Amino acid sequence: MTRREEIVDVAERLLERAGPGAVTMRRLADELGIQAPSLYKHVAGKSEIEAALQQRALQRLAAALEAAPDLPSLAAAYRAWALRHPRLYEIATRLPLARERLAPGVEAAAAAPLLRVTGGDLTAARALWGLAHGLVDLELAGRFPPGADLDAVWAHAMAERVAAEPGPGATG
Amino acid sequence: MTRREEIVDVAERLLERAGPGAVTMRRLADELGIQAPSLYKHVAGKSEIEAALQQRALQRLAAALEAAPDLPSLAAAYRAWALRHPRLYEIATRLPLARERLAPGVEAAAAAPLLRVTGGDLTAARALWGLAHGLVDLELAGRFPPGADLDAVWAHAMAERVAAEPGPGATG
DNA sequence: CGTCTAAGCTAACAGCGTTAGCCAGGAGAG
DNA sequence: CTCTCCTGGCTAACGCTGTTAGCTTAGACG
Repeated sequence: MTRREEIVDVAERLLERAGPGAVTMRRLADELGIQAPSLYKHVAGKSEIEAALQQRALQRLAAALEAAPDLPSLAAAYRAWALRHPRLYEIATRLPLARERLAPGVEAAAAAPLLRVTGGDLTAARALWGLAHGLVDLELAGRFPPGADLDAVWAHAMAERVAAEPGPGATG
Repeated sequence: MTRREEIVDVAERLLERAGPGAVTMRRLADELGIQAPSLYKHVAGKSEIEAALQQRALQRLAAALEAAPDLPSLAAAYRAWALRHPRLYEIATRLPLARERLAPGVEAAAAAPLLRVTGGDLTAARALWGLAHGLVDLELAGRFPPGADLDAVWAHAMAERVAAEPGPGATG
């Protein structure tokens, strides 16, 4: 394991344990037993660490969605992963996608599960992503009134999509 | 106009012109011709300014949606406003909602247009909000691949909703 | 044995939000 | 008129942030 990977590991642990505000260069260095400026021997700057975290988060999310066989279970898996890893989810979606720093294939791999359940329809997959992301993002930001029945909201939203979807074994 | 309102005005202008990174206490004070610590005579801290901006953004967004007669035009108005005021939109939705600082009725007023086009169905309104917010948020964050046909995505998403909606004059 | 590089170090800079404490000017009371 | 008190400025400073410059040490390699 390179020192760079080690840094990103520590950053990820720090992010999940103590929130984005805790991921500072000095704190990171502390955890590694070195001084903050020494980090720059391995990393160009903080934004590079963030980009690495973003890539990692995308891969984790994609992995969590891989097994979902159909739309409802995909939706459930998406929401469950985001709620279990809110900081990683935020960094995965809130940061502008640093495509030039992203390993090739990562973006496509993250999109694959969504594309699968829409039968390869790119437009439908994007609409589905928007829906899932929006619901999760608002929930994480505490924007729905306390007590709002979000299970019902997800069920409602997905039922509409299933109803509109032609699907391989179309009803009727 | 109180000095406090003046501060929030400057903050809003600064936010829209130069982005969230430019809204600093010192820069704010500069624009007003005073020193940064003097701001604290009128405002408890930066977070109070942000909360005021958030409230303002919610009101602006609500106003922009007010005139929309039906779901498609509401969707169009939502997206158009967000794209025209990306910083305000971000501060309106990304920040955890500071309900205790929000003037009463603001949250309800912002929700009203959505509720209207879902015929008062709270669950449907929330699902719709999630959809619209998700699409806008991903677009603003540059998450869709360059060249993606987002008009088509919106059309697709809204068509599904209209199809599923019972509506007053349901299609025979 | 000498040299070069990798990876650490300290000191420092500019900027951030924020606090403490001081001071001028104006309003209101006696 | 004068005294007092409050408002709204000010400067200096603290601790934090990311980052740079420049020095040093340890190890690898010819």
